[in-house]
Amino acid sequence: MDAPFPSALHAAVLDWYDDHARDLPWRGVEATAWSVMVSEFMLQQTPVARVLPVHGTWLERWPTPTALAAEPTGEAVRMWGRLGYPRRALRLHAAAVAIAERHGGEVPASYDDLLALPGVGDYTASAIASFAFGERHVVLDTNVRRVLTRVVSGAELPSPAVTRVERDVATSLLPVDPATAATWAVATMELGALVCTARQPSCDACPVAGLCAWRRAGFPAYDGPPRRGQAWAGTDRQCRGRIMALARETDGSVPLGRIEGAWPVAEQRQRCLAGLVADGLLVAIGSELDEVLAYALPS
DNA sequence: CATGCGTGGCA
DNA sequence: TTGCCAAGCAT
Repeated sequence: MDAPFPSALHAAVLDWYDDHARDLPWRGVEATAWSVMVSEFMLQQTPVARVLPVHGTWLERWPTPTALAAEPTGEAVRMWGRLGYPRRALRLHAAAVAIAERHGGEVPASYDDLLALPGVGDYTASAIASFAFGERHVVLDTNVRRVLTRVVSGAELPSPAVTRVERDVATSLLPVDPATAATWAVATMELGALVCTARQPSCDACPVAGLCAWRRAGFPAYDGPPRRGQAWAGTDRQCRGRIMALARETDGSVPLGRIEGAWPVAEQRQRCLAGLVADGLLVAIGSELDEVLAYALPS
């Protein structure tokens, strides 16, 4: 039967998006699939405001996957700058190589081909197929999850991991027409990013406030399992970040002494350096006696 | 399935 | 100030 809830929800969200969508460089008719793909990698856990400038310089330098694939991985890591999680730069480079080798230099359109690329999981594959190619896919990112949890389920925040029920709900709400489904996906994401935010949602400006189960229930507070925080001070993550910052800002290799100055705790420093080398983010520069003297971005 | 993985802005 | 959070992925 033609339940009023979904269609009213669709109309409200799509109309809202029509009026309020941000004009982002990876949206719109002039954006290439590669531009969309680069944006999706950069936006994994990194806010739009910080992605914008790097995305621009990245595409200027590497307008195609083939252009990136021809460069050393270290150049990608350096250009990644301070977006964080630099392994994403490595994976984007590896994905570009795979696209050059397996797909004739063209970003593949199918979910399965995309999913097979390094650094591409369910979300990113769905997003690229949907936004760059207008295909019909459930796009379940943190924004969409939050919006649907509130509007449909009546809870403040989604569970730590995607549940079967959650995916079923998202699937049932996906418009049948591919183009509409793609717009629905980006529109629900945008609503979560701009209005239905995690901490202080702007329910007054929300186009679906009248349909929202969470609002109707009186905004009950989150009561699920404790959400995982991220320790920082003194962690390997901070240590690795500091070493990588040195490597990025240094032309050539970083002498061991400078790394020791940047992180005095010897055991942890060694562990992190070994990890960075194992990840492919750094290479060790040795003497003829096989003694490590410096570290550098891979060239 | 839980964990590790950067970085910075904001309340 | 100190958490919390931001278009996840790989293992």
